[in-house]
Amino acid sequence: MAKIKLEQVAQQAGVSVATVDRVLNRRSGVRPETAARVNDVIRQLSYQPDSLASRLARVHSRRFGFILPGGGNVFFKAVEAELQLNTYRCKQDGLEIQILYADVFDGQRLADALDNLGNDYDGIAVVALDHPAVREAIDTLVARGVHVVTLVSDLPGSRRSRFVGIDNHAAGRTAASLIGRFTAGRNGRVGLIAGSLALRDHAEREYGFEQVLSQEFGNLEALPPLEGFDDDRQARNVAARLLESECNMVALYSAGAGTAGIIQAIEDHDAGIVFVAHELNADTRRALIRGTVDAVINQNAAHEVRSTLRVLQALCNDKPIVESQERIRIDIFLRDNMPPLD
Amino acid sequence: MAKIKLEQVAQQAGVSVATVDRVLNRRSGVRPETAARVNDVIRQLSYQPDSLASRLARVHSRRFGFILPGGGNVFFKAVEAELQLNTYRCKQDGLEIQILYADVFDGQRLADALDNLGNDYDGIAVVALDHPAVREAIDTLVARGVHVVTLVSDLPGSRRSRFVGIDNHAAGRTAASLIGRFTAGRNGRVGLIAGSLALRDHAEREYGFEQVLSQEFGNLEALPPLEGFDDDRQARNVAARLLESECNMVALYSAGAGTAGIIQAIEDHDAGIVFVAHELNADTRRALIRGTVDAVINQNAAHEVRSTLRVLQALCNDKPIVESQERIRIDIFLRDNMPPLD
DNA sequence: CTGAAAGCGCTAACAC
DNA sequence: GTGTTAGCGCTTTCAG
Repeated sequence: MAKIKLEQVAQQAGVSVATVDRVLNRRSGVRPETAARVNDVIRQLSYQPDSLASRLARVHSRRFGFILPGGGNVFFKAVEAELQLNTYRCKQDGLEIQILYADVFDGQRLADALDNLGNDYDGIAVVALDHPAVREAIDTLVARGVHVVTLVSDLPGSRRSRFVGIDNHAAGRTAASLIGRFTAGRNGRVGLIAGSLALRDHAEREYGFEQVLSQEFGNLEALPPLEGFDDDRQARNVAARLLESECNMVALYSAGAGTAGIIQAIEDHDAGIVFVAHELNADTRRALIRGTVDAVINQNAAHEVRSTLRVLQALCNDKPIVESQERIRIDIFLRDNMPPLD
Repeated sequence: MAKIKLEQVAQQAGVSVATVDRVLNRRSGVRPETAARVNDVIRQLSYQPDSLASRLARVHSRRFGFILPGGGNVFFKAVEAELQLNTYRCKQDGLEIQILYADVFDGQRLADALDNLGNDYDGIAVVALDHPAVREAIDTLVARGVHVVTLVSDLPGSRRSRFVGIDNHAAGRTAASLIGRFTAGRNGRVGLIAGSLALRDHAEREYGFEQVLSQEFGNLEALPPLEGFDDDRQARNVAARLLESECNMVALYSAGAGTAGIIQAIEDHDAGIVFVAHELNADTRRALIRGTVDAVINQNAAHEVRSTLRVLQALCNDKPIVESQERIRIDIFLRDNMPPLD
């Protein structure tokens, strides 16, 4: 019943603790047969290493790198802020966090950033882009033994261990459901403005959105998707043009960033449409209260950061991942259940 | 820049590490002046104890007790399940979790349970009941140095350190908003079935619900609240009677448990009403998919358990609490953003 | 390739 | 009241 320690494993296997440690941490310099024997004993005793003791004894701290899109995207600013918050906390526990920026819209440059990371990272979190060069770069890292997870936008074909983010297809469906119910049977058209349909997350949202709209709300017709490149100004222009040209538009879905610009356009045009957008931030909060935005679909940036950290740690320590804790929920916020500001 | 350790604090203060440890952990046997001097140095060096090393060195494990309502309430079964999951994980890290049951509808018995806990708990989480005896019992525990948090249902007047749960007033408002929007301007009456209005959380939901309905949806009229005592059978009867007697009811809000019974009643009567309920579970999931339930308002039981554990740990270790992580969100689930089963 | 032993930062007996 | 010291379970030189 008592806790099993390294020493007992060593004894059972007829080796020293140092050797068991080598096997456990996949360090080189152990004869395969010895390693096998040790592994057997570990399994037999169902030995559970004490990660706290391990951390305490370790001299070098672990290093995780986060590769985020540069630029002024509000959402990623929140990710960054949470990361910053954790930097200090983690350093005390022997974990160094490093933030790196890369152009998410350019696959080759993102791949270059990944390639030039150097050898001293234990884990990497990257906002991926669906591009062969990026996939290649990720796979190379994994082959070198680095733990890689994708963050917010996934790259399913790659060898990344995991994706930390929401089910964007479901998010798009949710937006359509909300719009369908909020427009209450009225007939009309529905616009969609994404950042870029080359981004996997945005494309998936668009897909789910159209699916539900066409299947469940015959009274609503989806307009062709538009792109605002996650930029307030560009999105505003796109929205303004849309609002001018489409006279029978009853609802709009902002599936990407640049929402502040779209809000502006809607208020300028005094358009009484149902508007659903992504991500709760200062702009969407205000708009939710004013009524310009009817519902916000949110992914909790802070949760995503903490989850990524936990997942990377679990991967490094060979510990199981608690699925229910790491599942990022698709939050729906109305004016009434909006969480208070920190 | 290097990490400051106990030893350096001791040196600076001209005492031994043992004394610093005593001061740090508020153990007796230190002259007030000495303690003051040590505290000064701690502040000056802004010393941060290493909680991992502390855990490793500690012989006795900590003990947290969870006092939950007995009986078959599905929601608390989920709380219990998550607690069970954590029991093993935590034991490895020197934390013992104990679950105790008490009658939540009887204040005196809950207070007795609290009084008879014994001295060996470092932290207690309790699903509170608004009763003077309970408040007294909680305050006594706190006075004895036990860290107490309330879970799911709060007791604001007491000396508990914290409440882990949702803002139930906002939850009620959210239900009203959803019903208001989903009924799409139709005129009619809206029913509400709570567990018991003597439970603070249910009462708060009712209050928020009526508030929004009367202020924002003039087309809807709230019927007097009914009670189903968180029991499927009783709730079913109450709902059935309501559905028979009220011919112009366009929506119903289940503000407590017993929702499975209400779902039955609605399906039996083939009532085409908008129905919003609390807590995502096997029953409400199915009903959400079938369309009997239009939206589920949820508090994440697993999150509440993990949060309670973290909060209690932080309290014991004198560490700060990460507000954003511990805030329990009011989830809205539609068929489309419902998370997959574990 | 493997082992012995000195810590990591803190706690808790046991002295004084 | 206060100090000394032997661990907690693991990692990491440094020998062999």
